Amino acid sequence: MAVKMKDIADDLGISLVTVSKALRNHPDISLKTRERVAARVQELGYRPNLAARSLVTGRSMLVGFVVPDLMHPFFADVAKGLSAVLREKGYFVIISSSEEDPELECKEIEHMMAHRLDALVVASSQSSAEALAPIQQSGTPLILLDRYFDNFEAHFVGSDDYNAGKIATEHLIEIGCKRIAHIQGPDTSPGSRRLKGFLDTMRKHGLEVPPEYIIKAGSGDVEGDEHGIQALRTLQSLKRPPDGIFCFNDVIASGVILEAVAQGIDVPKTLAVIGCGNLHSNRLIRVPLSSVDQRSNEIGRRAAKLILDIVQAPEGTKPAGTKRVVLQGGLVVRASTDRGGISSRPGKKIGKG
Amino acid sequence: MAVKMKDIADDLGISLVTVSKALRNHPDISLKTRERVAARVQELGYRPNLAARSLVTGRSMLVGFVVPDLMHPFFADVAKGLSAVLREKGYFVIISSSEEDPELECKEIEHMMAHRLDALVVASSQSSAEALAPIQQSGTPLILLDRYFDNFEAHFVGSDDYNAGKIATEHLIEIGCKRIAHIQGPDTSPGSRRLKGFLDTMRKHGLEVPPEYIIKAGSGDVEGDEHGIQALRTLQSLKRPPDGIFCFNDVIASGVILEAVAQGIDVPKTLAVIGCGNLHSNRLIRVPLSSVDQRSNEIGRRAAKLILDIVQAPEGTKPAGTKRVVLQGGLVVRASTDRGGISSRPGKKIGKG
DNA sequence: CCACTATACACAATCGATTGCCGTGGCCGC
DNA sequence: GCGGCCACGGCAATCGATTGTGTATAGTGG
Repeated sequence: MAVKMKDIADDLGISLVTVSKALRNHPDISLKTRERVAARVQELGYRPNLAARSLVTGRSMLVGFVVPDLMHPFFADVAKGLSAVLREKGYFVIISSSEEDPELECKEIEHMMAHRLDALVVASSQSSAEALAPIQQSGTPLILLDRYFDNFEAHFVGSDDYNAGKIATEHLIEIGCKRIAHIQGPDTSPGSRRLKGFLDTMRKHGLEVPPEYIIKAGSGDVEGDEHGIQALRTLQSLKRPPDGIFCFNDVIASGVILEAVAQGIDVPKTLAVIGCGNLHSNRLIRVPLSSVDQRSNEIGRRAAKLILDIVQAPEGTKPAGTKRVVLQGGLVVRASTDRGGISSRPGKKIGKG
Repeated sequence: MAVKMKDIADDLGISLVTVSKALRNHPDISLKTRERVAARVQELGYRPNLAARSLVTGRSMLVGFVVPDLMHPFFADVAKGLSAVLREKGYFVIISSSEEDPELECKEIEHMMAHRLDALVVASSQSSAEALAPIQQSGTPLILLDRYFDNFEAHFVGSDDYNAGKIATEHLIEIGCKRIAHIQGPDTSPGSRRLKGFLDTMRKHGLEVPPEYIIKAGSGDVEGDEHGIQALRTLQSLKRPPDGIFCFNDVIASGVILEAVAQGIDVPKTLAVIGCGNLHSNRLIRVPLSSVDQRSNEIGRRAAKLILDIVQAPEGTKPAGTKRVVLQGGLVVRASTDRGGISSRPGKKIGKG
């Protein structure tokens, strides 16, 4: 059906091999021949067959990317950054949205591997790295993104979540919050790191965190902002509701703000809210949302560069250990924490990032 | 390096062919043998090599999806729906975000085709179908999504944009708007269809649309909401600013609302705003945004089903003409057009959808 | 003018599967 | 007891490229 090398070769009265080499600028082939080949390729509309090439080269030019939810702006932006860098080198990214379902994720990864990926990037919904270990042993470069596992050596690209928790918490304290609550995200490394950053910072400032101030957001199939709404209702039903909330991410924080406005709570005066991720939509919502930037696009780009470093490394240079790329985000203050104090330059980024 | 069929075969003392057939449940192979094979496959961690399989079967199990912007929730959601349905049948989707750049889009499509896609889904940024024609002729099923071209026969899945424009406009008229403006999106079929739906409806109701009420949103590299902000500034600088705006999409509308609030304009009393797409974030923004639903996820799923119909069709049944799947969305009223009238049940969907 | 070396191209094996066709053994009926 | 059918499995060709090793032609020096 489709035009293949043999067709070009026959048409030109030369060997298939010559065509192959001509197309890849092999020095064996003279300029004149190369030009003749190129011309015919244009005319006949020849397209290389990557499946055939993969078979012999062992490289598929495909990178897998497993995300918990492609609709989440963070992961969509990571995907964009990842693709943008990789495509310049001829790679494509195949994406799978696991919907935070560990089982589905496993199946998808298994299936992806059949395409002989040149690398696999995973923002995993697993609770352990058990399912990932076989991948790594198979020789396919594995890159954990955003979420990592203890006791599992692997490349990692993500943000400094502990520090993000610290930055957010210190900001809330600085603007005068005393009773600060935290709404947790999914049970993954960013979740526990941000929580730890929060708790350590509170302790350091001598502030108490009663257990009921730590809300485990339900992890069903409702949208993230719904979690925020529910969480705020729970918090407001307490004898002493918090005067500040650090939310795991901006989607949850958006829900909190929505519900706060609905309840007639003054944000930020009565209740200050900060999230994490610095989504573009933060400035559009009911009360523009302060956040810690997460540099999503850059995370994707860094992951791509890491992959390129690995696959382009000379043959013997492989066992160089694993690499960790940890990006620092900066504080972005908007109305949701703007009480008119010193550190409140609305919409202005503070710190590196 | 990796385990292959030959390894399993040698290990079991049977032929490679037997292994191949056993794995695909070929009737030639006895249950006992099949089980022995399955067991070894597990033990040795065998994974089929799809590149090799593609070479002989001619099917890559890969579907390409070209979007203008993966960060736009509409396309991200379409991608999710598309992937979800296709993955059940063993297909993967490779996504390319063209950033509304026709040239980049062409390059990406060309490159994608090298993977011998089983189908290509395109939400094109091209102004004509010129670049797409060769694809179609190559025999790869081509599906236009969301955006189509005149004088170009191809499968299409998308929403009824003319009707969306009509629904939105009629709603604005119904709540009492007299001077209605429209902010255009990119210069593609949905843009012109929604505009036409708007203009026809205005005419039908005897309402005038001065040319300065049709704003061509710039299509640079700024975010969509920025267009909305700029557009509203332009409109407000007119002698007679509009009392209602129908925006091409919700992202632009979000910008309009942001700017309106900043200018102290009362939405919806002084200015009613409606968008298109019914993004999840619509209820979170400054003034919750009315919209015409676009059923993004369903569009993706329908595209997937169409692909499956095509690729699973019996050999001879191919030339069945092109198919058009046009989904109807419904009106969703929120605060941005809620003037307390009859048709204003906040957040409630009206009509089919 | 011959041997020698680049230059330019071709042969054949290979990558890891699939597929149509053929071969073997056992069991049946007549 | 023999032909024949069925169930099970193997042979060999094939898919469309890449790659190391040959081999003819052309150009060069002594």
